[in-house]
Amino acid sequence: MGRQPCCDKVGLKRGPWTIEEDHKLMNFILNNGIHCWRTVPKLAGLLRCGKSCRLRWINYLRPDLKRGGFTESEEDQIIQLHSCLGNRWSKIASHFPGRTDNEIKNHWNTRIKKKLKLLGLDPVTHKPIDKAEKTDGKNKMTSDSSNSSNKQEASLESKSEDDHGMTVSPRKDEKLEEIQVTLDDTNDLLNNYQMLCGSFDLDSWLNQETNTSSSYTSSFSVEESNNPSMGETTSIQEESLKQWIDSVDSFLSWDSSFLLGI
DNA sequence: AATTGACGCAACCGCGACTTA
DNA sequence: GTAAGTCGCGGTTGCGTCAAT
Repeated sequence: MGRQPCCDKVGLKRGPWTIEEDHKLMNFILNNGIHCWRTVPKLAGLLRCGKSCRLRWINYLRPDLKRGGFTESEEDQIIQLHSCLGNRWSKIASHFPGRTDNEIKNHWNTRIKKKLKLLGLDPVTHKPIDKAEKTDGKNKMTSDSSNSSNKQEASLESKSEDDHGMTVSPRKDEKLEEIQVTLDDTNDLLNNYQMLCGSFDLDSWLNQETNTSSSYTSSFSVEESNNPSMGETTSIQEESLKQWIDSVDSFLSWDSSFLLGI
């Protein structure tokens, strides 16, 4: 016999995560670390499968996540890496601490691909589209679509500038009610962080993390490779966690300022 | 003001590699 | 050695938002 199944799909919740679910997952992982994703939802009191929890943690809740749009230099680096590695998004993401493979993949598919086409480059081969057509007939479709979507590209460019501007979308207005309902939860979480900052055994938690979650350690791998001394690595990890707590604090204060209409 | 189509992002799905009983 | 579970990855989908008409 093998192991038990990862999750019993019957009765499990799917779709977008609620703030309450995020809080439960964050609290659980902060307090217990990650030993086995299969047990995480059960122990955290979530009606999700372990796979869904893992994805949510990696793509949204992870401590060292960097938020905001990609810079020009990051885009250039992604293009360079993609030309070497192809669609190995996790490998590409490992070069960008704080970025997830999903984020890079989405950015590639929605922005960079079109940018390259606009520049007359084939996003798959990274060669000029004319040459790529000669070598690969399938690329004809890509050049056609780039011509027909020039108008959209122009609007895309102007829109992408807005994305970097941290504008608050109208959708957040519609979420006011939900946020108000969960404000108590948010305050609870903030209290938990304050408690954790005082009593949390950072070293043991980080050790747990580095021992049990390969996806998490991979986010630190670049830093580790640059800093052979383990002592330095620990301080960097510590700093990353502190930055995350700061970012969560600022996120929570954003909620508050939003509610106050600031 | 209403409609419609494109876009962007979060989440899901399915598969392969690896692990474990 | 093998069957079955876990994990991670890449592809795809669904849905909310926005801009054009």
